[in-house]
Amino acid sequence: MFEESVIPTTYNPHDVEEKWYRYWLENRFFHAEVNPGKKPFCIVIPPPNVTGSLHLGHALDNTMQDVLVRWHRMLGDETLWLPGTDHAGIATQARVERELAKEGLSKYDLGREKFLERVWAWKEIYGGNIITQLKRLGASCDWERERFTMDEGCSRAVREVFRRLYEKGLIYRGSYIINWCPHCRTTISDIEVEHTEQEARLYYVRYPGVDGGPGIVVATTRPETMMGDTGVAVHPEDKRYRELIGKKVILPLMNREIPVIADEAVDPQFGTGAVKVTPAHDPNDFEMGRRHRLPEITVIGKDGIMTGEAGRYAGLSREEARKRVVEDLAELGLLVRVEDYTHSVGHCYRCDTVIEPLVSEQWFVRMKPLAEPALKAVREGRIRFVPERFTRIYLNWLENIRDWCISRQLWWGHRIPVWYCRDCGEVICPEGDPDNCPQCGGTRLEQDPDVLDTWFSSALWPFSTLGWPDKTPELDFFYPTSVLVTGRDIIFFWVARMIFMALEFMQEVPFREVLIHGLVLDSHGRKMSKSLGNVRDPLEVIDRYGADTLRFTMVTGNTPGNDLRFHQERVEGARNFANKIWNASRFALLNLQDFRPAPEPGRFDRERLELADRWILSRFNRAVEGVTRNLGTYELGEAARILYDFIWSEFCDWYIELVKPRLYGKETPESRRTAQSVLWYVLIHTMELLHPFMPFLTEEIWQHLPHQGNSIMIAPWPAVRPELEDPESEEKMEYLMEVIRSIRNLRGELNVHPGRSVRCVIIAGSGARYLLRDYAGYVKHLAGVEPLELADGGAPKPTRALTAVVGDAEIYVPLEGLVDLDKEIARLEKEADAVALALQRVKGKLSNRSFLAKAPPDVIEKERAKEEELERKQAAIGRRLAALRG
RNA sequence: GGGCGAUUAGCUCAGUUGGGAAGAGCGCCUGCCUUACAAGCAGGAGGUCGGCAGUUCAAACCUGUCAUCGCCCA
Repeated sequence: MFEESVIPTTYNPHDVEEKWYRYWLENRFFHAEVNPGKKPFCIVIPPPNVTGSLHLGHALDNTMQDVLVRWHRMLGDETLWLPGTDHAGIATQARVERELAKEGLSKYDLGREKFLERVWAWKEIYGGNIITQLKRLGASCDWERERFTMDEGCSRAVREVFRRLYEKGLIYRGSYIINWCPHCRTTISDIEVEHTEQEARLYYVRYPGVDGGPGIVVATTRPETMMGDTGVAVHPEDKRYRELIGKKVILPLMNREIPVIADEAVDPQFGTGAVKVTPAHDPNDFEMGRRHRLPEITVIGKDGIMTGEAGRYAGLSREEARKRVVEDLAELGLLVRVEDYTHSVGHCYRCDTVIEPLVSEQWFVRMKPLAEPALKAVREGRIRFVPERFTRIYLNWLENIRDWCISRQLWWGHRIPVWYCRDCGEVICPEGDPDNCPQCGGTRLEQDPDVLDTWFSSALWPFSTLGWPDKTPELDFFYPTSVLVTGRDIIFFWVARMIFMALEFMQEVPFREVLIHGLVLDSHGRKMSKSLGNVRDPLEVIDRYGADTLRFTMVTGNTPGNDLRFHQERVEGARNFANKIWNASRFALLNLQDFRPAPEPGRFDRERLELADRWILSRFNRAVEGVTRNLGTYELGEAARILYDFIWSEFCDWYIELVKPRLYGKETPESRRTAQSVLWYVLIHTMELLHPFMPFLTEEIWQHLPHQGNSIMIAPWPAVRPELEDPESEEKMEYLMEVIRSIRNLRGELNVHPGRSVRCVIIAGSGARYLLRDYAGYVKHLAGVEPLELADGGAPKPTRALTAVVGDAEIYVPLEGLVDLDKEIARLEKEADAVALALQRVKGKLSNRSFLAKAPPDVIEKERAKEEELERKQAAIGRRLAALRG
């Protein structure tokens, strides 16, 4: 494909991606085995929902993981990236219910068992969708070990965990206030409730005294719940109501007598300082009610409709009831006033319906005893968050943790492994499925109808996927996993829960580090959402630009933990980079056709290397160091940036250009051969450094270059080689580059056509002169100079010429024809001003006694050198200006 | 109310331990189809590093404070 003149000049990802992914799979390069001879590196994937399809958040999360995984594989670690999916209770059930609705059926028409069969069937067909998409991204997961939170092993782990927690008394059943979503028809946990500010009204309602007195005025945002009021509360210190405490008032509309109680939780600043207490429909009131032993009257049902307890409002919706209650109160003259009021209202994270707090019988996990070790592990640094600031978020949450409501009124999920005996009322949580009651021997056992929160099974993911509760070799070798990579929105839902479950059941942390990334936002910084219509499909990006481009986009221009705005222009930038690499490789391959690496390709004969060779090898070595160091600290963006700069600026713009005359045979055959070996060496190892970021492109190029081994993905990671380090060559090259840039600049000022050579005179001290003499070819070739005349300080200076000063060299490009002297003077004056300003600063520092006394010697030395250079430059420019003006 | 983050070129963002004359990409201007690449090459313009105060020989970076925007928690 690289051989002929018909080679495409643009990289076409479609030709190569599928081919290489298949090759990798066929050779089982993604597969990991227990291998005590090697160091393990293991990541478990945050399991995407089976119902899901890949979005840019997944693309970010999984690219980061794949970068780390591919890097560690090349480092020689036994690397396992364990994939799988999550059964996503509510989402999946809702999806299948929607399908059924199209057939005019509800899940009740099918019944529980048939419905579950339907869900499994649906999962078999569509559940692999997201896995296929991850493969297109290039994810190097060990697909032979793919898991599902409801597969047999994970289910067994769930069952075991539940039973052990139950026996330990850490799981209990009770009647408490929970968050009920009337649309999803299930409870949800506290963190699944999203609070949003809402403009509403605050109603002031009079509750008359039993003696016909004025009673008390309460303020409420929810008048529709008042039929469930069983008290009125004031603050114990509130002087206004002191004599009312212990008395009774009449609950309007219901004409029920309810007590006035005193409780610290009442805020005297809010409203009138008196609040109605509705224990069955408000979390605070619930607590208060239990403290004062108030009855709990449920007036809103699980369907969101007023119950029979709501008197004449029974059967109305919450909204309708509110309207009617307010009207009726107004009619009775008990509605004192209505104010506008902004408060925060809980919504369901899934369907955005307003949450109804209800009292109901549910299962809970007692959190305090589990949270303690989880706090300790992080405080002691056994688990480290990256970036570090997320530690506090984690700790704060666990410090204030409340019990976790784990039962869900769904069918799809892990059914709660508890049975009730209908004969004697015994509650049992046995190891297997029971046949009869251990208490009375009866066979009329009934399993709890509810299922567990999906996160309950996800919390076990790091060890359930490795075989727990069995003692498997995998668990022994790969556990604890190395690092968890996930979004900051999921720390509470998942990260924290995995930590406490692992500590409880493995007596060991689930992972040593947690790498947190931000959210992918649209180009305006908004969350992507279907309703906003700003969702960008990663598959579409892959189709159009290739997976490597998408990956590079996700990983660059962003620092750990920060949100990432997705810009089309950045995608194009990454695509251009891929194309640049493609073309540089094309160039290399066309010039390496007769090249075979030496038996020890990395050992260069330093005598044969010329400056450019030594320079690029030294720069390459620095890139190896920088990329490796930044991968080690999870600074993936910085690692990618180093590669981008090295490849584009140093390798392509300078090295390839410098090496062209040698490759084209304009110099000796040895020089050509040396250039080939350096070109090959740097390119192939740069591809290896880049491979974790752009796996497909780098494999394609690597395979075309002379290489050893079957795939770049199992090639050894390039090592830092101190013998390649060459600061002297770097300094010399930097100087030559500066000279070349200056001449190019002068050419630009003169609008010299790129194809035309210019004469150039450089007056310089001996050191620079020798360097320029030795590498005159570089200057001539890259700056379009012919002839290049070198002279010492005593030589006559061209008068009609443009000038630049680099170090102690004065560069003259003589003018031909008409000159705009004023323009040149203006240009030099501007330069002189800049130099003067810089010099002033340096002199300021050097004349400061404290600076000389306290700054480290090397810093002072640097300033001195800078001063010298600037003075020389200033003098040269001054002389030049005088000559022009004269 | 509490916490976290952001604020650097027209736009989007880097800037790691306080020590270049503050960088990149995109956009803009000038010139180029130079046999790897016009998705490119060469050159250029463009900045009071949000404001103020402090620490320091030295601050984009540390401290305090204020402002604006965003997120999380209650």
